[in-house]
Amino acid sequence: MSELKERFSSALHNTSRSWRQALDRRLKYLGVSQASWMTIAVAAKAGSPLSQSELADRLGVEGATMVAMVDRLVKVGLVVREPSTTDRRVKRVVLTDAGKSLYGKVLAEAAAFREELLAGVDSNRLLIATELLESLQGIFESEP
Amino acid sequence: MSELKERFSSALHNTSRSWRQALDRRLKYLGVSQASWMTIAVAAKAGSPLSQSELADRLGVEGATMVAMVDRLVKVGLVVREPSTTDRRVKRVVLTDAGKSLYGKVLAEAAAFREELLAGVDSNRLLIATELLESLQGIFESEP
DNA sequence: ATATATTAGTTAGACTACTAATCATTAGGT
DNA sequence: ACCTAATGATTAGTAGTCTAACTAATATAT
Repeated sequence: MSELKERFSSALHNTSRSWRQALDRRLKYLGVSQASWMTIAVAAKAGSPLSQSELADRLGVEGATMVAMVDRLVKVGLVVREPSTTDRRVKRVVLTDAGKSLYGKVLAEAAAFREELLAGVDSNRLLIATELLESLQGIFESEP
Repeated sequence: MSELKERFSSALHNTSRSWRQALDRRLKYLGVSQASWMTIAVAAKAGSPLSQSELADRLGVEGATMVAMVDRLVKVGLVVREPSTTDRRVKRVVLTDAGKSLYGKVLAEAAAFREELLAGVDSNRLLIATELLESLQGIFESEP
């Protein structure tokens, strides 16, 4: 029983790591890493431009991390910082055309990779595993 | 069906990340990060002292990463570099007494955390999830 | 109204990871 | 034996993450 828990833990971490690395390699031709395109994706999905704090929250990283990330994205021309008109502390992160175009490509690649990888998996088992993982997520979120 | 795959992917990555972060917080009192104690653990588990390359392989990181890691571990007195007698290129990484003592504590904490976290999970479902993850791992390993 | 607390963004320093290039040594092919 | 391949360790440069300390601006409590 304990050793099943250990197997699960080990498989969870290894699979997650390998998945990220494999997708990263697949997206390499776009010239952006997972962290970069995840940020772009969150910014793109939001209805109106998000502040850096909102971006950081949704990505689960610290504010300081987001500062550096936005710095890099601005430097390569994927987003711009736009001062908020209602709160002078706030800078809203807006995608450029290049950023929007990149987002489209990333979405398609990530989805294709996911479909491919999970193609052979039984739906019932996938549902059970998903629910199990989501319940663990719930535990982490309730006790931060 | 596609959205289940997306749910699974998202739950997988979030759970893995939260788990690592939570364990990291729990091990903070030991003064070492996850990457450090993982290295110590792998070195400790091996029968005889491993070279830096072997350590890097088993941890899934590059050789250069291991150089920096061993540098830090040496600096804090958890391991020492010991030249191999049979191959002058090789340096074997040997745990100090402090390193061995740390390993014991880490093992206990990680196991306790795992048990606690998975205590409420149904064994059958856990087995299904584990096998699913292990099969995905197999795919990654077969296509590097 | 003013003092205090909170929030948004930033900077600085540390840790962990990567790739690419280099040096020394060993292993293999001829 | 000797030239070439491969291997182990290293350095340099970059990316992404954290915490801690800071500034500027806004919100709140008295």
